[in-house]
This record gives sequence, structure tokens and C-alpha cells, in this order.
Amino acid sequence: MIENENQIALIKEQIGFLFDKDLLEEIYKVGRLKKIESGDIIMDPGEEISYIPFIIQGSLKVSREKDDGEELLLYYIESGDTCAMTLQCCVRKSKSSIKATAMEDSLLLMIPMQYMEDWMNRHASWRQYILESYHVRISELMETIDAIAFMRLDERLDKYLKDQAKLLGSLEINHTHQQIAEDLHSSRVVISRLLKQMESKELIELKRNKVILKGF
DNA sequence: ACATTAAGTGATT
DNA sequence: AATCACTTAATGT
Repeated sequence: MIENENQIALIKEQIGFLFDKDLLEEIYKVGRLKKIESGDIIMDPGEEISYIPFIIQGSLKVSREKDDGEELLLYYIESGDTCAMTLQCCVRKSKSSIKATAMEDSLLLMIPMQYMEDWMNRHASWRQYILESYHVRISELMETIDAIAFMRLDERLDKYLKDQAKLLGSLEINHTHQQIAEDLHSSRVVISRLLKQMESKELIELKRNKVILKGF
């Protein structure tokens, strides 16, 4: 049960417009808030899922992961979003096949999944939200598939940096070359070289653990 | 000062 | 574009 005035105000502000009043009341009743820190893993492949997470504040990165730890970034989710893969898991009562990591300190609203079906039947705004959410997610998946299939790695890297900056609202990206390589499913050496190239074109500035975008 | 981790580079496939 | 092998630079203890 969420009773704190400030928390309710915050939820209302971030996702209130998505749902009708009755549903919001129910959300306050059964939901609970969870703070997570940058880098925390929210969901791991194979994990049973018993709640649906909504992002109230911050952002998560959703990636596919092989058993040997190799990764590929699928898309990001931010405030007002939920994770489509989670929804799918709830319906089919299957296990997660993706990994979600916090990109910054974030706040999640957790809804136990047993309400899913009931709300689908009783609340039009919930139905619509879920449908819309699938739609957006699929579009984003398409975009990353296009990027992998049709873009050269240097273009992908450029897009990656810009996406990252936009999402975090900062031109300073605090990632190591290794982490960037993992997101793009490439190797550290290759990323280092491409970044070096961009630096010599004065597009970016390189520091340890940091990439600074210039002039966008 | 030393160890550890991140980043840079030439050569090879 | 990836991998290897090695160097150099930055940072923590």
C-alpha cells in the first residue's frame, strides 16, 4: 500500500495520465515502490517474475544475454514505460529471457502480476496501455534490428552515444570502452579505435571511464 | 612504490 | 571488424 503523499503525487505526475482514476486507486493499493541504484540488475535470464515493473524515475537498459555473459542491447525503457518482455512472461507464466539493468538511480513501481488479467478485463485504460506498450517496444526492436543489419559499426556507435546522451540528459557518458563494446556486441579494441577516430575529428573528447560529446 | 584496471597500437587473419 | 600481444596511462592501496 502506498500512502505517502509525496509518493502518490510523484506517481500521479509520472504515470497518472495513463490510467483512469479507479485504476490509479487500485494501483496505490497493491503497488509498492522500489528504489534501485545505477548498475543494479532488475531481472536476469531464468528468473521467475512475480511483478510488473513500471519506471517512475530513471531508466533501464534491456539486453539479451547468452549464457557465457555475452550481451546485446535491445532497447531502453524510461519513465512511464514498462517492460514488454515482463508482460509476455506474466501471460505465459514463463521465465525471463532478458536482462534489465539500471542505467542510473531509478524508482520502480511494482505491481504483483496476479492483477494483470483482472485489470485487462475491467479497465480499458490498462488494456490500451499494455497494447500501446507492446507497439512501442516492437518499434524499438525494429530499430535496433535495422541498426545491426544495415549500419556500420561506426554509425552504430555514433547513434549509441547520442541515444545515451539524450536518455541520461548529459553530454558526459560515464562508460568504459569495454561496457560500450558489450552493449554493441563488439570488442573493446575496436570501440577504442573508433572512439579515437571520432576524437581526432573533434566530435568527442575522451577521458578515463568517460566520453564527452561535443557540439550537438 | 606497487598492483590493478582502462585505454592505445601494430600486426595478423 | 575481430583477436592477439604488448605498451602506456590512470587510479587505488
